[in-house]
Amino acid sequence: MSSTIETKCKKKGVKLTDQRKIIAKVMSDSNDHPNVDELYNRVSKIDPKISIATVYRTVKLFEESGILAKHDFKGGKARYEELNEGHHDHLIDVKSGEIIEFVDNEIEELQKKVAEKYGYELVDHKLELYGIKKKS
Amino acid sequence: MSSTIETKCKKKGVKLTDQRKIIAKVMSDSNDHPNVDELYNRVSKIDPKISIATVYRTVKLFEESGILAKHDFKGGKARYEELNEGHHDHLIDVKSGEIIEFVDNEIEELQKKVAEKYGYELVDHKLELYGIKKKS
DNA sequence: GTAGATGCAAAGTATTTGCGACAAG
DNA sequence: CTTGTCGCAAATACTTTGCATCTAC
Repeated sequence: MSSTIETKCKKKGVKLTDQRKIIAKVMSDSNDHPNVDELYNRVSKIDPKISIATVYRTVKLFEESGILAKHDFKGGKARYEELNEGHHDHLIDVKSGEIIEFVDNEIEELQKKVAEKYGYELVDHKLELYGIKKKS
Repeated sequence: MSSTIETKCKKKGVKLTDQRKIIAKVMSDSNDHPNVDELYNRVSKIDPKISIATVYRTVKLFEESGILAKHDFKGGKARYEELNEGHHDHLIDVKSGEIIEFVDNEIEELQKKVAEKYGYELVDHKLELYGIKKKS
């Protein structure tokens, strides 16, 4: 069974090399938002010969092909996640670094309205909430 | 007349050197969101002896003191702006790079609600809208 | 067969830091 | 005075790239 990412690659005419298949699989299997280092480590366990340059090249390619999303959360390194149908935003635990995905249609609608108010068509947006876990 | 930034520095116990005064003044006079390079260029016109290291150190210090806000918009370099009372978010023209500041209290409220829904207290957030100017 | 991909190491960017000289409080 | 700052150049962190070799289609 080939992964969703592989299917997308074929659709986009992206050549499917062994390295890309491995990177695709690791991303599919990841439920978190790995940065390039973490991704490289996971990939290396499957094929230690893959170079970090290839990982960088591949995530960039996948991002341009709409297969992965890149996030520049606070703290320097870019993080990646698989891009599926449902769009979502992120709530980040400032203590633990844990990342929660959420969707709020009301906010999405308001964003469009704000853009329109200024004469713009919204093509993209970034919403990140940073929070501290409440004692329950 | 000393700038608002200088007043804040005294309040926070930040030592006021000539270099910091100049950087504070340039930031106060800037209505855009300069990155460190741009800021360094502007500062150099007033005092060419100020080093870029000092600019980096100063914006970092000012950020930690709540005097400046740092933004990691798309495109690599961090941008800074003076932090005044009114909080606002940004609408970025993807073609021209122009940045529009806006406030939407409804969105702000909803963000708090979302965080609470997941058991978090919202301590910070980042909202960036990317848009294309409509033909009017 | 050929255009494009890979690995390696070297090169870029953006930012930080060690250190001796210097200045603010 | 003493603590913290400055300028400089070297160092770091993350990411990109040139080139010879290799591989998917």
